[in-house]
Amino acid sequence: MTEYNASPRRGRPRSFDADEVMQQVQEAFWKGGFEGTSIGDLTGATGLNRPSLYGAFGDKHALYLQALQQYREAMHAAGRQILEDAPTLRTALEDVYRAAIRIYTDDEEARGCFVSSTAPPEAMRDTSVRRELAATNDGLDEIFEARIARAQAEGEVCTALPPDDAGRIASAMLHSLSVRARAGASKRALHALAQSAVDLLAKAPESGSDPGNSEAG
Amino acid sequence: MTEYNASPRRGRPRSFDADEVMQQVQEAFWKGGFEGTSIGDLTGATGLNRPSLYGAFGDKHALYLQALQQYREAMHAAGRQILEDAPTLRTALEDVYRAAIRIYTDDEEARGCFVSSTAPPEAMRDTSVRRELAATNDGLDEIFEARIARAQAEGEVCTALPPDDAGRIASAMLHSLSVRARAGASKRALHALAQSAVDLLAKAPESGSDPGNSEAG
DNA sequence: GTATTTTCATACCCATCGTTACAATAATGG
DNA sequence: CCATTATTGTAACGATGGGTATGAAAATAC
Repeated sequence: MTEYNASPRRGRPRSFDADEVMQQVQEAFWKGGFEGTSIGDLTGATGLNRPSLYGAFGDKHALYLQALQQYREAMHAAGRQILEDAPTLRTALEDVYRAAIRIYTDDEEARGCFVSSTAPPEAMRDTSVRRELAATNDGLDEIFEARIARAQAEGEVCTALPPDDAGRIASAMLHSLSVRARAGASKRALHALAQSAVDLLAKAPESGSDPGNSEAG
Repeated sequence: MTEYNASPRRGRPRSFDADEVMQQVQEAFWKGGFEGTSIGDLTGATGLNRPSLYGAFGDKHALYLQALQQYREAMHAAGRQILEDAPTLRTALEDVYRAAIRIYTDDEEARGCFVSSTAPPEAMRDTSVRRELAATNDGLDEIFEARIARAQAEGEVCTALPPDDAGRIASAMLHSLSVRARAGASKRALHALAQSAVDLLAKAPESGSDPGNSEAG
């Protein structure tokens, strides 16, 4: 993914794996948010000392931005993968929401989504965070839209709602799952909400009126 | 609402209106979040000095909690009012979302919802904030549920989705509108998303199968 | 007017914040 | 083996954080 380990040939080599450290940084920010996580928290979570952190990644702000970016790329890749692999839109949405809920409630902790749980308070004063938040949302919208467009083209679901609108509603459910998970909602409640959304978004087409072409593409 | 102005009869009277100050405190936290807002920011926003703030409301944490509580009560009351006043579920949802978008993008600022934009990062380490966040969500779910149940009873909309599930989806849209507004989404985009949700949630019943009783209740 | 009670304003406390000098360490290039 | 280059650990920097002591100010109670 990112290229921290670009093998500097001269000088003392690093005693840590940069990607692994970034993962630990992300988890620390995930728990406490940007302002609520101190450099001391980060050194504690990573085992690195301050100069090593600064030398490898930059200051606290750069560290947080890279964590946001890394999470966005990983989430988008995983979401796209899950959606494409599923044979139907219904199972695709079910799989994606199941994976999301697992992450949002990992270790029985009420974590929610890293981006939508920690970026919003900073987004108003920090335009780079706001851009990251917007990129995360927009990308997710498009990923859902693509899968829904495919399902509509295949005639699996009704075409009452355009794919872009339906995609935004699909990702809207992730926003809600995240904030509810962070509020401590049970997995059962989250799954129930997700299932309701799936039933709305993966409704079969009106029989007889719109035949579709289930083999094309 | 709250009873800060309980008129102490003895001693020097306060030189400020407590409710008005709490409103300014809320706006300050709204912009910067809990950790991102300093006591200095609060004294600047309110015009009060530190001892006056502490004497009237308690420490920073108590101040934030009261702001959350005040916002929740005001939002729930306004939401209930708007929903009940509208003649149909469709217009009810349209009115509520329109009001929400106006607040979330007030003064051309990307504010989002105060609670869901600032509470999540604190909710994981602060159980009282988490409870407030959960109370805000749960209350909103119930408010939507009640209005949807009424619409179903009146035969306005189809009963495919139970009112509690539909209510949770209706409030889920507010979660998404909030995070998107905070990310800088345009009012046009927010209204489009809201309209899609309304179309899904306020769908007319299948004609002929379930007549309903439009005069009962 | 005097005592009492509460609020207001200034100034300060200590802890913690993010960030960085500085020197020791550990690798490579010749 | 020596010079070079980058990373590591310690320790400190100035700034700012939340919270409060203290005395002046402004009202009521008698």
